[in-house]
Amino acid sequence: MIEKILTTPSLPTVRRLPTYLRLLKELQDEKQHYVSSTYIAERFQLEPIQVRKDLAAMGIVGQPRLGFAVTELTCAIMQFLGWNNASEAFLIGAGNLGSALAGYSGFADYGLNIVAAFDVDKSKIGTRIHDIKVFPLQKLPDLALRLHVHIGILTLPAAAAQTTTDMLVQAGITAIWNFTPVKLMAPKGVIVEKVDLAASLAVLSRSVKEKLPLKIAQGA
Amino acid sequence: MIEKILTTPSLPTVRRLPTYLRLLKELQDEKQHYVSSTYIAERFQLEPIQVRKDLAAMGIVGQPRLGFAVTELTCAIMQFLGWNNASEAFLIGAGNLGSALAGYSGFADYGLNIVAAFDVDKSKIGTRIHDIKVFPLQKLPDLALRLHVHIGILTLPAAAAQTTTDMLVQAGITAIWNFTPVKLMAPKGVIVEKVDLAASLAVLSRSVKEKLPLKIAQGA
DNA sequence: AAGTTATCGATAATTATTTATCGATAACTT
DNA sequence: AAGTTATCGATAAATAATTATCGATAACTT
Ligand SMILES: NC(=O)c1ccc[n+]([C@@H]2O[C@H](COP(=O)([O-])OP(=O)(O)OC[C@H]3O[C@@H](n4cnc5c(N)ncnc54)[C@H](O)[C@@H]3O)[C@@H](O)[C@H]2O)c1
Ligand SMILES: NC(=O)c1ccc[n+]([C@@H]2O[C@H](COP(=O)([O-])OP(=O)(O)OC[C@H]3O[C@@H](n4cnc5c(N)ncnc54)[C@H](O)[C@@H]3O)[C@@H](O)[C@H]2O)c1
Repeated sequence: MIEKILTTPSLPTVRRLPTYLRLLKELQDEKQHYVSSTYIAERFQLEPIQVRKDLAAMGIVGQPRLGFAVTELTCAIMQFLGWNNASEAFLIGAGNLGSALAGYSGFADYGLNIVAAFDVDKSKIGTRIHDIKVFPLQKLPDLALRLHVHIGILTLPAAAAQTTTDMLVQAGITAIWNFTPVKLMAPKGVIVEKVDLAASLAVLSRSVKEKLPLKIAQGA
Repeated sequence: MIEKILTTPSLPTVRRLPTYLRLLKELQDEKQHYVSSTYIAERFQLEPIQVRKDLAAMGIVGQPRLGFAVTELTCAIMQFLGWNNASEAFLIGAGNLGSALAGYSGFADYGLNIVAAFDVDKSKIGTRIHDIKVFPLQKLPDLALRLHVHIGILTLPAAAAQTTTDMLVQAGITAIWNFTPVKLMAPKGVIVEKVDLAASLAVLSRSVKEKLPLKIAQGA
């Protein structure tokens, strides 16, 4: 009997995974079959031991002197993140940012597929942004049910963020990717992940002001 | 003689500051003069002690039973981040995401002012995106020098990210807000802050996957 | 005026995350 | 075939960040 007591990876670990994935794709294109933690670390200015810990958290094992099998590693991370089979998502707010996201082809790599957009602006309803149809917001609950969509991407004005969130939750949305600067309140069981531009800019501003080089922020 | 031995705030602390700032603005509008760490914590689902530590790192003191003076606190954070006097920035890559950022009015609150955009696409050069003029990329060094701009916002294709970064550094850009998924290499002294959508999505995806106990890691 | 209490700040404890150490392994070299 | 070495994984140590404790303060209540 095999017991898989994988330690649940820490949040910082999860955040680093897509970076690894990107490199792995590159290596695959170059027909590299193995990659060492040393090499990965060098590419991203991390410590080899940290990379190894991250990968170990995924349950994969490396080979001494060779490193990790590229395809195996890729699969493991993809599977871990659930990026191998795409999730469908709704975009709520078809404005500037919403349009940019709608047109972003990169999400295909991230297992995300925006299937419909919603707005309250009559001039936008019925149009398409980058081939994604814009529906009136009221249609969302019905469509969520029929299409079995459980992910919402929030790109609407801050003022409307919380009330719309409440509505989304009511409509069965259980995961929200929040691009607004609002701290959303949602019931337990509903996942909210915020893309906090202000926080990121704060780090930049602070570094600029202090003229001290960025401390080990994750990624650069 | 007063010695200010302020502990340099940790990165997580800096990241939380804009959130506080947002609430403070709200309180100011409501003519609230004081706010307690308890209240702030409640609003953002943090611990009061953490809020107090964050604020203490800024060198401000609270009043027992009352809390912190709203305006004083606001000023302290604004000053700390350098958001009281706007920094001018260049936008490099006037595509989907670049346009969204160019049209974002919220940056005014963050002390950021996009003064020009740059692109290599001839059909974009000479046009304006949300009132910001688009210049040919080659013009950047000259304009950076003349306008004393030191911040660059990278919203161009991943493939061009590193070479363009090298050019920016050459042109005197010392701070880069990187929206591409590339880990940029830059000389010491150049600050790079990455907005990592993939990392954010990874966290969301992971949470979603973990919540669905359909198949629990049955083999690889 | 005296007692109560919400909140603060300093210090300590705990938890999370990163980094170091080191023996084991197996590919590579000679 | 034997020795060398890059790399792994397990365990331990160090560092970073969060959370708890508690006496001090001063606004509020009675
Ligand atoms: N544009 C950026 O670069 C940027 C950067 C950081 C954060 N944000 C945040 O993203 C959000 C959107 O920004 P934007 O620049 O795209 O704004 P925008 O005004 O261009 O777009 C907002 C869209 O939401 C729609 N909308 C309004 N109320 C709605 C509702 N109740 N339901 C559905 N749709 C509704 C509007 O009609 C509009 O189309 C804002 O919260 C903003 O703070 C934007
Ligand atoms: N659109 C999104 O929602 C989104 C999300 C996450 C990350 N990103 C990243 O942001 C970047 C831009 O994405 P986008 O969707 O806006 O792409 P886009 O293709 O719409 O825009 C890119 C722009 O950069 C210009 N460009 C190309 N090479 C250039 C160069 N060397 N110098 C200056 N400009 C150049 C192009 O002409 C184009 O106008 C990409 O790296 C992408 O991965 C975008």
